[in-house]
Amino acid sequence: MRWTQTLIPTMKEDPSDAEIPSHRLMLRAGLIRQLMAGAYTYLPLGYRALRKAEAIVREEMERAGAVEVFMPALQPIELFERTGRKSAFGNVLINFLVARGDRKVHMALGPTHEEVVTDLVAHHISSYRQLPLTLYQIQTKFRNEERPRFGVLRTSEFLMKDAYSFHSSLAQLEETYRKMYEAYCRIFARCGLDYVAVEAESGPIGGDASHEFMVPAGNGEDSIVRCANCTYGANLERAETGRKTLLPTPPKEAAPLKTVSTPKVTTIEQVAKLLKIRPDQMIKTLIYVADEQPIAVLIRGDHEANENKVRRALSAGEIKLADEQTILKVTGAPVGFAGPVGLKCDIIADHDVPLIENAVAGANAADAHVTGVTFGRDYNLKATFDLRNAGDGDPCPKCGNRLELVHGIEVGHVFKLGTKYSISLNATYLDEKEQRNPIIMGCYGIGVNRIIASLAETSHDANGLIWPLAVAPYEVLVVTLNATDAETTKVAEQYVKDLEAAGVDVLYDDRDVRPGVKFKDADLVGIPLRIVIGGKGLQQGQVEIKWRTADAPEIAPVKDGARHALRMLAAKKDEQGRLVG
RNA sequence: CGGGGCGUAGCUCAGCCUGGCUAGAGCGCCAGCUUUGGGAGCUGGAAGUCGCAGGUUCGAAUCCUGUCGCCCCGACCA
Repeated sequence: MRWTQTLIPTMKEDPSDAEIPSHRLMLRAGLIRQLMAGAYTYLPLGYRALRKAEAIVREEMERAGAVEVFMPALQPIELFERTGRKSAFGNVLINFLVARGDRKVHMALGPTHEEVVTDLVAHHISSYRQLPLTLYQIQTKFRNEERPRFGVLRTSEFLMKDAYSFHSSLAQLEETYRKMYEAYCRIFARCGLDYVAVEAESGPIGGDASHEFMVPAGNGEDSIVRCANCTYGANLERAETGRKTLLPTPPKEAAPLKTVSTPKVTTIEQVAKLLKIRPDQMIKTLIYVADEQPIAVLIRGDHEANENKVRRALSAGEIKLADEQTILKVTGAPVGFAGPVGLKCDIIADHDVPLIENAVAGANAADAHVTGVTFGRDYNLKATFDLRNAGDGDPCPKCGNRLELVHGIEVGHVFKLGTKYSISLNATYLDEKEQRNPIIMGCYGIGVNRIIASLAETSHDANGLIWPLAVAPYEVLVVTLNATDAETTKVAEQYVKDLEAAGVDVLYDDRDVRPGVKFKDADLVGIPLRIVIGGKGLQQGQVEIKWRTADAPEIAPVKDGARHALRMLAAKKDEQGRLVG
């Protein structure tokens, strides 16, 4: 493709609206343009990259035994009503009434396709003999994001690969889940992404029923925890710490328990400021209601309670923060003055709580706190639990090494769904014993745009994008130094022809502009291999071939340059193929 | 949905506080000449409903009110 025949509107200056690297570079390199908040046009370069990623996803899905379908983006609202997701999605679900004759048809733009695919399968699968089955599609999804942001990372319209598997047993689901997990690893590795597979909240099935594939990036919206030493990784909701119960014996010379007046001072920060102490010297006492029973949850003042962990520790079905009346009943005080000493309900505490010496807590009386709170003397616990969010420096639950907290971009998610949708949409099969059972499902999503955005976000330098060969819009950029010189043009065109004949994607910068402009654009756009033709080099019978990431070019004779480039590409592909395995 | 910021040429921005001449600059674009290995120089040129609506005023890009759009922080994110 000739540069002069396509549309690559590069920008010399940073657009003022774009703050994070991926957004800025995708705009500057002419990959995308914004239409409105949360909706972007993919220009030729951006769309080529997107399609390369899509092709890799498709190949690996097929390899894993999934079969492709294409379902409508337009969906009847009834399906979402049947699964209860019309209200679960709320405003996120784009839906509207359409006039049809004298009727109004209520439809939605698909935010995902569990309903549609389950409905399809409900009509066409009836026997265990037809299972397992995995269907997938690559299609535009619509979600009315409350706040689209970060360029292409969070939009209201996006390209997603979604796969759904159907099974007659949990073992069968397990098998497909494993295949999908492996396919995802291959996909992200082939795309050249540095990714982490982390455990995620698993919902009704429990266990290791859900993994997210995250690309570590400072601007990522999700917080994940990973071990610097072993393979352990989890999102913040899920991440465990390797801490153990440590119940200290009360020191002999502990400070006395003392009540101090703290009128209208209710938050950790306010109390810490008033008493001139640090938040980590305080005990945060949260009153929850777990399956109708009030329970006090103790957390160190500077930590955050993790409700999922609290729920699991209590083996409760549902927990929520208590209302004011419950708090008044249990603590005898309004909100903000709860503490472990003399509390009229059960107490559950995080591992770090009893270790706080001379702690400060609410006094269970209005406008008062107590100081000198000492474990074993003023309150007691039989055991402690992991109840707070994991953080930097916590021990790894697998190997005991240090965990680190990093931000990440979620590019994929695999999930064992169970029978939620098959039950509500009546998707059943008949087993060997002629018993009717709901089909067991799994679902597997990949944000294709996010693959591209994550690469832009993490793979660039001061001069521009750096594409991995597999996803680059073009593999080779042929640059002429003087587009008006007949000899230069002749050589360049022969190169383009030879490389294209060998199956290489070539962009030919044939613009009649100064070399400096071409070099700057070449770096900005980030095509992996650059071949420069013209100038002194050509006079000496040479061309320059340079990786985007290399400091200096390789020099090849004009006659051999195309073959030389092909050898370089082949070597690189080999190297990357070995990484995927 | 709460908080903050910004809308002036294709892009980046000045002008606004303190109203007043024909609304400016750099980059980009067009023409010509020169130049040709890291975003060239000179000359000439085209290009703006100053987001939109209303108000105040002799006079509004500038002041006031409303409204729309975009960005950022937070809440939310099956």
